[in-house]
Amino acid sequence: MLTERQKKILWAIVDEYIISAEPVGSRTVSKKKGVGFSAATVRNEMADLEEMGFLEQPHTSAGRIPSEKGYRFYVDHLLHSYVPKEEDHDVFLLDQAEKLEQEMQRISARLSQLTNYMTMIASPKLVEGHLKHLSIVPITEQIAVSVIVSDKGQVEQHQIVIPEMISSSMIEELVNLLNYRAIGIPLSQLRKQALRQINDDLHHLLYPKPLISTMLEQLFMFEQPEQLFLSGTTRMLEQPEFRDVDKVRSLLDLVEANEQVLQLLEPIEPMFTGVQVRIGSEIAVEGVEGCSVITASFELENDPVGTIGVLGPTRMDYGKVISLIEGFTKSLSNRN
Amino acid sequence: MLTERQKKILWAIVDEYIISAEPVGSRTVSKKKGVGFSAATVRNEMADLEEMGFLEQPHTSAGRIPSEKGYRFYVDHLLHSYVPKEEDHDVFLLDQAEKLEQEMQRISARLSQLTNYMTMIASPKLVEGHLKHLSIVPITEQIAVSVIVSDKGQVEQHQIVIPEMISSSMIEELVNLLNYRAIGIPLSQLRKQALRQINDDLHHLLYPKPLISTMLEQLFMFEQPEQLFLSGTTRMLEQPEFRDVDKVRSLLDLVEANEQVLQLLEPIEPMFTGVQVRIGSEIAVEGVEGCSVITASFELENDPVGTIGVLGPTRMDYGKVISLIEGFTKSLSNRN
DNA sequence: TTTTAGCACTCATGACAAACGAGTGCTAAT
DNA sequence: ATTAGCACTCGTTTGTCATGAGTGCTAAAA
Repeated sequence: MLTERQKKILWAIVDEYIISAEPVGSRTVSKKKGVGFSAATVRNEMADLEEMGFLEQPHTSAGRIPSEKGYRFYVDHLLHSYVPKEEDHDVFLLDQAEKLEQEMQRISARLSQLTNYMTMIASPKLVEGHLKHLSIVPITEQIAVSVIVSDKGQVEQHQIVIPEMISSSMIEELVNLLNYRAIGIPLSQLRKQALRQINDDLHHLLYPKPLISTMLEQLFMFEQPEQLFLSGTTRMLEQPEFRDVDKVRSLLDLVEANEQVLQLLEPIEPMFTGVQVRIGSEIAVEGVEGCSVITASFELENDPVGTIGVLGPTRMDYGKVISLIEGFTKSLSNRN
Repeated sequence: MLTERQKKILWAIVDEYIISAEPVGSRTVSKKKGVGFSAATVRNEMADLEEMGFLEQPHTSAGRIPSEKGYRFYVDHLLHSYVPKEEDHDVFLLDQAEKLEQEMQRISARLSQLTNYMTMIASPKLVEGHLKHLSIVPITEQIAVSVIVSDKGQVEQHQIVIPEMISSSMIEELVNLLNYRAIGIPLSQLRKQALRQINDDLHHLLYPKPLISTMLEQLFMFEQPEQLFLSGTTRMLEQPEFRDVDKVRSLLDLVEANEQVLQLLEPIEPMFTGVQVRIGSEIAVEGVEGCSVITASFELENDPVGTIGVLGPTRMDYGKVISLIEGFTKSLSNRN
């Protein structure tokens, strides 16, 4: 394990590098507040730390930069000394009146603005609610719009094709039946259950069953899995590690592919809702070399429903981001 | 006006520059297929063309590049010789079953993939439709969800607060009344007209008018103006003019601000639905210096409802993009 | 034995000069 | 009116050199 002095030096290097983004030399460390040793001593220790894999040297006559292992150690063992400043508590204040969607949009923007990194929020899957109301509105002869409202107030809409043999009065009857029979069924099971129930009820109706079935199939296809809010993509460009257009490109490619962003937010340990930090190659997604993600899940009415994530260069301000994410998730979870 | 030879030379220069992205010299033009003159002749003409403002010279010992005026002339007078190849007609094929949204998403992706530029599609403003159907679904005591369907099949949803004195049966009655009275009214005028009509009808009902009014206000606040589909932002980075991170940044800033993108799609002549080309400073939006936009509107059931746009460097392949956009808008407009 | 001062050495970076070459404008010949 | 020829311009590339931040090692100091 590391000696107390090595810890202090490692901390100093990471801390300095996070600020300056340039290799730190022994001289700089020696002069840093809290470090009392001379440059020469620091040099010796740095050589050792490099041998142990905590530091790297871009070239012989340059200072040292933290390796991934170094960052990991910093986050795990040296960060607690960073007292999360609770002072600006009003930053986390929410406007309860706003829709959840807008809320998340705002938080995402705020967070990226405060950190200067990229922010992602994945919202609840609708499929978790229960059926509250259903309408079908015919638009043309063949096309209608279905609207499904869940008990959480979320609205799902589909465009559906009306089979030729089905008249609008039939549809009306079907809707009435569903609104009578299927209320309260979890959306995720709607497809199966509604089909069964309708099948039973239709015995005394004369409509062609297979046509009704295909309509129901269309009605209850919930494919839209998760909503995503992104902010601050361009802020990343201010980070010196993205001075290179090619790196920018791979990052933006990521942003355009929603699945990959969702993958970033997928927690390592599914049931653990606290703050999780993934550094560099610990991220199992391509195109984010040299980056770190910090994520945390929030809950609504005691169900874990979404995840907040911040993506930045490995040289990111872990302390600040962690305390901010903590604040926002708590604030969201406590929302009435 | 330009002589036939000057036109040919101007055409050659623009055409070549579009491919190579590098200043074109007299030698290159002279060797180009279709040009029979010697380099020296070309040089003379190029000097003239520069004097007239169609060409520019980065520095004395470099070739020429087209000025904005040059591009404008190219687009207006030299492009028709580019026979739009109708061959790959199946590119424009649509999957009629898909939702309009998905359709546009796909077209946008396709278009940017074919051109390697950025593609934008603005979907119809809902406010342009007419009321087809309205429901209000109570979620809790105080909160309800309103769903408005337009005659174009678009769905608008709001969360609204129920005033204390209003019971659910009152709401039901109100909805019935509206569905009876207000069908067919343009959404944009709904707020005024519905309020007036309801006022009349309410004479024989006993509900507290101001409360009803505030509810209606909430119902008919259409703030979400236009939906946007973007693709190929990252493809722009492959263009040599975006090798510079700062240019990328200003472009991405634009992308994050939706209003500005919408402004890009706003046609110059509102009623003209054909293909429109804006070159360089003709674009009245900041942050797109050195870019051109090509736009065209498509209609649905003879109402102009949306716009397709392609944003690229001024040095973009106008011919290709124009014929592609033409194809896609036609294809969309013919969608049953 | 541990820490520190001193010093020679490394190597990326920036400045400057020379060589290069793509392209031009002009003139004279066709 | 067109074109071949040639001197000239100027951005780019290449090479060399000086600079300085930072290191590793050794020997002195604590």
